[in-house]
Amino acid sequence: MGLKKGPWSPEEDQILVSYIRQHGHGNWRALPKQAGLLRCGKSCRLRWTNYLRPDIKRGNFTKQEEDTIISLHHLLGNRWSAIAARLPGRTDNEIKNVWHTHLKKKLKNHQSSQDSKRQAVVSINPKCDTKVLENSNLDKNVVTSPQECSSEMSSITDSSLEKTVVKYEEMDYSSEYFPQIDESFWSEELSREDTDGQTTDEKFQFQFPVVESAGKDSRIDDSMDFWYNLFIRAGDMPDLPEF
DNA sequence: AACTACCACAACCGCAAGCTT
DNA sequence: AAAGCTTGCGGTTGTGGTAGT
Repeated sequence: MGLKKGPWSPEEDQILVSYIRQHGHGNWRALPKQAGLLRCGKSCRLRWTNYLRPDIKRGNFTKQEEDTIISLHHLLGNRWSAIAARLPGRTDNEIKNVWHTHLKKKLKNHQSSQDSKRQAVVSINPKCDTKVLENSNLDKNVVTSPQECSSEMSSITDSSLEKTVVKYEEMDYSSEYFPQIDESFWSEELSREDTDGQTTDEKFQFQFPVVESAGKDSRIDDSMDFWYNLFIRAGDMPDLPEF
C-alpha cells in the first residue's frame, strides 16, 4: 500500500511528536494520514508508546527494577503489560526484551549452579535421598518452603527465624520459594486474646518466609516491608492485611 | 581488513477483546 | 445480535552494533 516499514527516521519522529502534541492521538488509524506520515496507525502507536512518549524512562534497568521484574514475572507470568504497569516509565516491550536477553539467563545460571551443587552432594554421598535434594536449596539460611514458617507472626521466635530467614541478596526466585497465589494464599479469621483480655479478630495469617534485609539482626518489620512492597506493586493480589 | 557470531533493542505480525454502528 | 473497526497484547523477527577470529 506504499506504506513505509522498518526503523523510524528522526524526521518521522519529529512529525509524530509534534502532531500528537497539537492534536493528541484520538484515532491511530487516521493519525498518519492527518499528520502526513507514510506509516500505518499501528506502527505510529507502537513508536509513540514504546519510544516517543515523554514519560518514558531511559537507561539501564536498576538492580531493584530487575528484581521487581523477576518477582512479578513469577507471580504474573508473561503478562508484560501488567508488569510494566508496576514499573513507572518502563514499557511492556522493554521489559519483555530485558527478560529475554538478561533475566532469563540470570535465572537459568542460578538454577544450574543449584543443580551442580546437588550433583556434588550426590557424588559425595551416593546414598542421599535425591527426591529430597530436588526440593531443597543448598544455600545456607535459605528456607526450603514458605510453608515452613506458616506460624502466626507473633509466635515467630529467634530460633525459628534461624530456619526461616531468606537473605534478600541471595533471594532465589525459582518456584520453590514463592507461594502460589490463590484464594488460600491468606488464611482467614484467627482470633487471639490481647493483653487486656479482649479478643481481637485478625483477618489474615502470613505464610511467607522471613526476609533478612541486612546483617544478622533479622527483623520481622523488614521482612514485612519486603513482601508488602512486592505485593503492593502486584496490584491485583488479594486484599492486604494490616502489618 | 574482512568475515562471522552474537547481543540488544526496535519494530512487525497475528490474535483477541472491546467498542461502535 | 451481528459485523466491522480499533486497540492492546504477546510472540517473533529484523536491524544495527560490537566482539571475536
